[in-house]
Amino acid sequence: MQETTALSELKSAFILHFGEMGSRWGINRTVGQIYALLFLSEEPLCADDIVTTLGFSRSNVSMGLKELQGWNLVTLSHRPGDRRDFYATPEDLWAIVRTLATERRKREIDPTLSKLRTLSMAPPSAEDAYAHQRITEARDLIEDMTQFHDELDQLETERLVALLKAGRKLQYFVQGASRVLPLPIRKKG
Amino acid sequence: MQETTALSELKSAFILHFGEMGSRWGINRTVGQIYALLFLSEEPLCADDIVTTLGFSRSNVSMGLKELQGWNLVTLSHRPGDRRDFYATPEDLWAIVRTLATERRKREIDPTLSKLRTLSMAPPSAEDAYAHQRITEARDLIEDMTQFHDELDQLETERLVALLKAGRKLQYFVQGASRVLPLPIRKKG
DNA sequence: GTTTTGTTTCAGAAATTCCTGAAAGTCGTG
DNA sequence: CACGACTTTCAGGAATTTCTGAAACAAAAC
Repeated sequence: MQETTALSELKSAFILHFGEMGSRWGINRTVGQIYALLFLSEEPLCADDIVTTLGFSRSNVSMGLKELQGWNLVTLSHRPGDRRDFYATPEDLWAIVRTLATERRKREIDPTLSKLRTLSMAPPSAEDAYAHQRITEARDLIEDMTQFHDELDQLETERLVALLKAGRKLQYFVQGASRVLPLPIRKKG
Repeated sequence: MQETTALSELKSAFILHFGEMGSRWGINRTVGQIYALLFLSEEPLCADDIVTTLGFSRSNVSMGLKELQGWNLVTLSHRPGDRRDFYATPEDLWAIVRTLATERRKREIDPTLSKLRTLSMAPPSAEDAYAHQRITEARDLIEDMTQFHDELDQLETERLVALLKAGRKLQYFVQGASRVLPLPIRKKG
């Protein structure tokens, strides 16, 4: 086992924060804290390391790790002659961001897109004219956004970061590419 | 009041779906359904319209509307000689997306960024070397992402959509602009 | 086949969140 | 300031989610 000593100030502050934020992120406190602990660990940890360090029940940790695996947010490893599973987070933070984006989309967007597609298929009655139009607009917008995500997700991290850093400057390239007329830059609200 | 008749199939399917998705979106079922109803309504609705249509208690609707106002997701309007508040969603779907992005960031990202800044300020002890480095990396990444969001948020909707539609093509412009060496395009996983 | 070491399931206790009806609050008008 | 029309607050019951310990399960070593 790794962590038998008490956590440092720094680590426990970070872990407690992630636990509290967990609820806003759709995961629970336990899972948030487990992820935070793994994130800060240089070495992979096994379930009992987490039990010892965070003081949750063994089964709670087991469930939490299972949920993190469901999110593809942890990697498993093993040691020779040791049957235990050791858990870690990806070294590359961008890999974590990509996974989060993909998994959140899977849970939060895709089911709605599918429902909107179904609903916009059926021809609307007269009383539903406006509602049908709204639903169709929403479907179109979400389709554009998910396609954009698909396309960005195919980029190398280097290129993705380069795009990110370019930020607002990107608009100039788009103008040339898609013949959008120049527009005044909106003042920050 | 507007809606005294039963909801159409289309509307109730949409509203029920939003209620169910609400939990994944960090809002509760009631709030999700209220928003869905407003979203599909051509005319603004008052609180009692919502009570009548959805069958929630008056106070629950009041709380729900208050929460939606806290998210800046609804607009208020009034009629001459009528003190009631009438609620509607923005006509422009992109305005809704922008608001959602801003508000989610405010709740989900900004508090963490602030915490990470504090934690990365303090000089780390030897045992915290790795943890401190991880925290600093996370802070840098989130700073880059929030700045990107700030910059995109300043763009006109036309330009934002043009960027979106350009998708992966954007990488070519970035290459030229930032002297990133050409890299092979990653195959879709 | 039994022991040893580790993981998972599951029923119910504990904690949290949601929802309601009743009471209190607000505000323009007579 | 009292009325009428509308909105908000709040205590507590209902529903849901989280967490635990005990038991079941799995698989390698003996």
